[in-house]
Formats: sequence, C-alpha cells, structure tokens
Amino acid sequence: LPTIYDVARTAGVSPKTVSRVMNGDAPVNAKTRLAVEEAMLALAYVPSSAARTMRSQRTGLVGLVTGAFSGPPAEGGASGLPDLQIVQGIQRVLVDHGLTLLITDTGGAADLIPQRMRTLREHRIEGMFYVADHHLKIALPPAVRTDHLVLVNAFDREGTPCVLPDDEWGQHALIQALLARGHRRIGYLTLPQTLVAHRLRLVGYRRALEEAGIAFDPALVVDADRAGAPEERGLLQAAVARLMALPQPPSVLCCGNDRLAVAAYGILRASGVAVPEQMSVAGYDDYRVISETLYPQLTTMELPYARMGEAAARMMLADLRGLEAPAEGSRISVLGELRWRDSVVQL
Amino acid sequence: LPTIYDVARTAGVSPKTVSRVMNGDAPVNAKTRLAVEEAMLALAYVPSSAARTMRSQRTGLVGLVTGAFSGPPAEGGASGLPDLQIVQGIQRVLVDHGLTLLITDTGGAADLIPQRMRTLREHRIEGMFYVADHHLKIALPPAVRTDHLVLVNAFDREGTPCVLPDDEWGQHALIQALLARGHRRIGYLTLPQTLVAHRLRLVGYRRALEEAGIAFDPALVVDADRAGAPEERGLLQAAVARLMALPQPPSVLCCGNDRLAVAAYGILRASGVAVPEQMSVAGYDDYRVISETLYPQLTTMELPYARMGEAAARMMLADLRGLEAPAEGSRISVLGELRWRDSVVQL
DNA sequence: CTGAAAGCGCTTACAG
DNA sequence: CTGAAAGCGCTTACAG
Repeated sequence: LPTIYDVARTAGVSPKTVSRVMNGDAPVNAKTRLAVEEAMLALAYVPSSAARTMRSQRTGLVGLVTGAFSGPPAEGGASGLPDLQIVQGIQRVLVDHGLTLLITDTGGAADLIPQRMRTLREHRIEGMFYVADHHLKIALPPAVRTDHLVLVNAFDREGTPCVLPDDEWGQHALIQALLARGHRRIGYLTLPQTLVAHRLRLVGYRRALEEAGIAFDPALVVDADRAGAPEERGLLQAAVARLMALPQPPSVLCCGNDRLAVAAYGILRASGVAVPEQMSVAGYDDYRVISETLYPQLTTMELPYARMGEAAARMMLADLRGLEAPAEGSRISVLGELRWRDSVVQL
Repeated sequence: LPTIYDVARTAGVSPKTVSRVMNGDAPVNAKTRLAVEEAMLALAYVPSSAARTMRSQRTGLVGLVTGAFSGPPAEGGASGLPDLQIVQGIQRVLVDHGLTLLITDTGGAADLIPQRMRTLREHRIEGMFYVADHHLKIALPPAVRTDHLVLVNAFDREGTPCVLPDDEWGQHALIQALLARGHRRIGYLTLPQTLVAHRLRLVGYRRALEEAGIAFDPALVVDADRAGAPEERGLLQAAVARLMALPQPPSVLCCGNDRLAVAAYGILRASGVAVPEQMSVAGYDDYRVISETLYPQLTTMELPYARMGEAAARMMLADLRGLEAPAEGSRISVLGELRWRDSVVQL
C-alpha cells in the first residue's frame, strides 16, 4: 500500500505538504495542491488511520454497546429489533461529523460486556453509547463507566446523561386524541407492571382522563402482563372478555404495545367483534411492520427511536467537541408522533 | 494512558517482555510473567490497537456494508429489519475469533457507499461483507471491489463468494408438509415476480406438486405483488376472493412472506372465513414478531438469517486465515427450518 | 528465557 | 507557503 512518502515523492514535495493537503490545516499553493492531489489519485492513496491516530492521539472512534440489557427477547420489549433504529440514528449523525461508530452487540449476554469494553478501549474510543431495547433503569457495572458516556433508552440513579422516550406525554397525547373522537370508556391493556414505561404511561392515561373530567375506573385497566407472549393468550382472552362484559364496556382498547394489538385483533374477531366498527383498538410503539400491515391499519403512538438516536449523537458531539459537556443528570425526553390510522372510529 | 513502557518499568523488565506476556508468542518465565501481569493490572494498562496495527500491519478489522441494496423498505423485503440477524450472526462468530466488525449502514442510499468504503479502507480492514436485506442479484460498483469479499443474501454474475437462503428447497419443503397434511389445492400468493426469491420458490412449489402427482393449476397462483403494502390491499382482497370463488377453492393459502399472511388473516376474517378452520394459511420468513404474535400462530418457513451470517463469517475466517480462499463462484446455500404452528389444519 | 535497536506511517512542534 | 526532525506505542528481526 502506498504511504504518504510515496505520494510526496511522486508529487515532488515533502510528506508534510501532503499532510497539509489532506487535512487542510495550513494554506498550500494551488499548483502544489494539484500536484499532490494528482499523485494521491494516481497511487490510489488512502491514508492509514492507525498512523494518524498514533501521532495525533485522536481516533474519531465512538463505541456503542447494545443488546446488553435485554432480558430474553419479548419480555416487554419488542424483540430487540426496533432499537436498531436508535443505532441507525446515531450513526447517521456521527458519520456526518466525521466520527466512526464501533458497534458491539452482546445479544443480551451481560457477561460479555467487560471483554467487549476492553476491545473498545484498545481502539481508544473517544466516547460511548449504551443502548437498551426498551425504557430501562440500569445500574452500570463499574467495568463500564467511562467518560463521555450517553445512555439511550436507559437511565441510572447516578444521573449519567441519557436520552429517553417521553412515555407519559405519549400516552397522554394518545388518550387525549381518543377522547377528542368521542371515546369515553377507554379500556387499557397495560404492559407488565414492572416496566418503567408502564408506570409513566399510566400517569399519562389518568391525567388525560382527569383533564377531561372523566373518573378513573380501575375496571377498565387490565394488566396484560406477558399477554403479547403466545403462552399467555388465554389470559388476554379472559381479560378482553371481562372488559366486554362490563356494564358499561369500553369503546376502544388501548394496548401497551403493537404486538398486544395484534393479539387483540385476533381475539376480538374470533369472538365475532368487528374492528374497528364494534371495537376500536390503539397500540403503542408504531412498530411499522405491524402497524402498517394490520387490517385495519393501527392507530398508535410512535416510540421515536430514530430521533432518540439522533439526539443522543448530538449530545455526544457537543460533549466531544467541548462545546458543552452534558451536565450530570442531563436527560433528554423525546416526544413521539401520534400515528392516526384506521383502527379507531369516531363516535 | 499508560504505555507498554510504563508497564515494563513497573515490572522491571523490557517492553518486549511485556509484549510477549500479552501475545504469548514466546515462553516467559512464570515469575516474570506474574510481575508483568501485576503491573498491567496496577496501571490498568490497555494496549493500543493503533500502535499494534502500525507495526504488525494487521488490524483484525473486518468491514460490513448493509442497507446498500435496499430499495425503499417493504419492496419485497421485510422492511430491512431481519437482516440484522445476519449481522448479529457474523459478529458473534468473528468476535469469537478475535476479529472486530466495522459496520456501516447506508440506510439504502447507494451513493454513500464510496465514502463509507474509503473510511473502511483507512482503517485497513482485512475483509469485507456485503449484506442485502433480501435475496438479491447485484452488480458491484467498481469502487467496492475488494479482496476477501463475501456477499450475504446477494450474489453477482462474477461469482463473488456468497451465502444465500435456499428458497427453492424451502418452498418445496413447506409445500411437501402441506401435502402431507392432506392439502391438495394449495393457493399461492406470490412475491413480486421480479424477485429472485419468487422464481426459486415457484420452482419449489411446482416440484413438490409434481412429485405428489398433482397437476399445476395456474388459477391457484396469484401475483400478490406489493400486496403487503397497505395501498394494495384492494388487489389482495380481490385475489383472495377470486381464489375462494374457484370451482375447487384451495384449502390453504401459501403466502410469499409473513406480512402477506397478516393481510390474509385480516381479509379472510373480514369476509367471515375462520382461520384455520375454514382456510389454512402459511407464511414464509418466520419473521417472529409476526409469526408468533398472530392468532393462530403462523406456520411458516424460516429464512435462516442468523445461520447465514455465521456461515458467511466462517467463510471469511477460512479465507483470512489462509486455510482456504473461497474459490471463485463458491456459494453456500443455507436451509431454513420449517416452523409448524397452528395456522394449518390437518385435512 | 530476555533485551536493544529499528521502524510501521503519520502529525506535531519548529524553523524558515 | 514549505520542510527537516522527532515521536506516537507497539512488534519485528536480531542477538544473546
């Protein structure tokens, strides 16, 4: 492979001048520059980032660890796939700023983290992202603490800078929209009680009702728990039946995520209930493979993963460029978009 | 950050001895080794891969480009998400062998490839993967040709080594299984005609029928085209209606992918047809978010992405280790697993 | 089993 | 606007 010396010789200049042409860190005579550029092209020269790193002590590398916090897939999170959009959002912004992302996916095996972290450190990453596959409170293993760390979809008690979806706002906005369409009895098939998202969303649900002057009715709220899981279909079936049998049954079923909505569609139709004519359904996540494929298409609240990734990347950039280190406890909440489709009728 | 010299000084040995302890490339006295290991620990020493690369001329880096070949998502492929499993499969195997994957996701923008390739070259990757999000014939841009290149889910006319799903085998096995359950009239909602997978699967479909002594009936085969796309629901609806109106209607609907199966469920039920009692449905892909969430759970043929990734990684390893460079034209076909669930009845 | 010297390919710090 | 010298932190190639 050609080196900077080969280019310099071919162009009849010093290596330092070639360096200047590449990095634009000092003025270069137009004719000289041209000669250098020609030489680089002729030799198909590509500089070595290892050598550059060595001397400059800057790598332009940022690490990302994901899959680390997932329990078995489907445990509340939507099987660990959508968080890919977080990663894509991060990468898009970073490459635009000349940084390279070093991604390490532990596939949920937390014990792999120390080894992976070591590899990242050998590469002298300048910052690091932790990406969880669902809104999670974590306790960072000491081996993992680093400077310039940003958590995405996760937070800790130490106040490590993080980017989160605004679950309370999201559920509130969704319920508000249902109310605006005339729904008054809103059934709620919740996520597992242990999830952070569940607690926040329940607050949003209640606040929206309260603001509309509607009393909270516990009978309308069903812990669907792992009802997305196939084994639990019976539970969900019973829960839906119970809601339908209420003296004043709901006119819409609000589901903790889009997978639950799929299950709800199936259960309702199997009992001869038309969706949405006899029962409206709403989801959460906007997991598009589901929400756009279902018939009727699903009204749902987006989990803004792509934008969360972008926000996290910008946070990192500001930090690395020294513009502003994110303060301890900085936390960005990203609002989702309401995706209004065809699964909810106007009353 | 501490260097090898710091470790050497602390341990009272030469840098070269520290190097030997790290790399195990020559015998080291047990006591000396211990002293060195203690020093490394005490200083929290992490070697610099840039320096190592510089001198040894080996980076241990392998590049991966994905998202490059996707048209707009959902154009036949299942929205670009499942190919993540290919990437995960590759990474799992590579890290087990001490290699690091440098992933670059172009998000479908082919014009970004040259720039991304350059970055990979600056990092002196030793090999490279191209990962497509669905079975695709490609023409590699010249800027992208490299040594030690492996295509995954894609192939070209030059015979670049590649790993592919065995679509013909898969469809054949699925149809065989349906036949074994007594189905004789097998409706087939195909993928878009232009897809490689479509042609291969049609061959498998026909061969299975032929082997069972059943005449191929073109009336049972419907080009569902972009029927997975919401806009085309009307088309799909008409197609299903046509199949049902046949003098001898099918007993099962075989769908080109799992998303089509979701649409089929919806359409059938909306017309009052019970799944699977009155009509069985089968998919393709085993896109688990769908196949395990639907009610009833979907019988489908797996697209073996994880194992394709692993196979590709092993191919790369054999190549890089010089065990055996894959011959021009080497091509690995990976068989999927039949996932028999509840959407197909025994007749 | 151990070490001294040199060099990988750049950029830094100076000098002009 | 341009260049000569040195050094980043390792491993190679030798020598003992």
